Amino acid sequence: MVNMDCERTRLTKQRRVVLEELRKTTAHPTADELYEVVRKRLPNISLGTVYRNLEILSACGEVLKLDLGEGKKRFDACMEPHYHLRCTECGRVIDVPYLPLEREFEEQFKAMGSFKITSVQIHFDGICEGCLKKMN
Amino acid sequence: MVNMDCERTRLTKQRRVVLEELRKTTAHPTADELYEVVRKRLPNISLGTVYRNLEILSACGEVLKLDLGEGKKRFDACMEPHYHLRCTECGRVIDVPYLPLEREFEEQFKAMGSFKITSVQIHFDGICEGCLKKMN
DNA sequence: ATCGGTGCAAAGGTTTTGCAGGCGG
DNA sequence: CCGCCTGCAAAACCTTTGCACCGAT
Repeated sequence: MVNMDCERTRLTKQRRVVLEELRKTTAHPTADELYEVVRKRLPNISLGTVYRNLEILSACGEVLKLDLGEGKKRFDACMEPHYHLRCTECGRVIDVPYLPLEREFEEQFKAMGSFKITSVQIHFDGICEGCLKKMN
Repeated sequence: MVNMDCERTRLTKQRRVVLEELRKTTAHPTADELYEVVRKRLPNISLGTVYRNLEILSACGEVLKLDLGEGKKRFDACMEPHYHLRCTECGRVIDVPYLPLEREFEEQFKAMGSFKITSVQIHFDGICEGCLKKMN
């Protein structure tokens, strides 16, 4: 792990493989999808362990837990600022470049004073490059 | 109903009361919370019917289905443009004034051309006015 | 050796769905 | 009357958790 914020966490084989496999992909897998991948290397790992490790890794700031309104969470090991677009045609979640517009929200709302914003959640629905091509 | 996009939908007693009760509140209730309210007027209504009607009403554009990453959906009958802030202290979801910044996302991303954004999902985590006061 | 982590399976919470009967338009 | 809608209950889904054993530090 890079970030040692979580001091009492052990780097078990399971946790290491979960993190390694998540870092290999840009597909933003769900816990279950990642479980299927990790199982190829650790056939005896349980889904519960994958959930527990993803929870710990996201609490440590090693990975991102994404909720795009699908009724299940996705995970992302890319910690660089970026957005997510869920393609309404194929269901894929793709990365979208960061534009520092969130700051504007925080600035403008700060002036209003009646509440305090600690984080801005932004994502997009749309159509990815591949599906745009198929539609001509 | 105002919007008659959904032509084959009937205005049953259950659907009407679900919509009326949702319009009476600004608390952004979950399906279950709304069920408890509606049940005072229609004691025999089932939770399944509340879910089915909320689904239909949101498909018709009569209400908004919100997913704020809590693991359950909330519903809102206010169709004016506005944002939502989830208070991390008390859990309440409050309305926040609309700032037309979403347009900027759409404009800037449109120039990139490799994907098409159809909708921008934005919400905030923070602290509401009431909780700010309690904290001094 | 300690005590966090694991596998397993059951339970939890939210939402959907199959079915037979009911009722709105 | 037609066929969408309802109540009921079971099922589907995703996620969490209790427990006894294991293993990383």
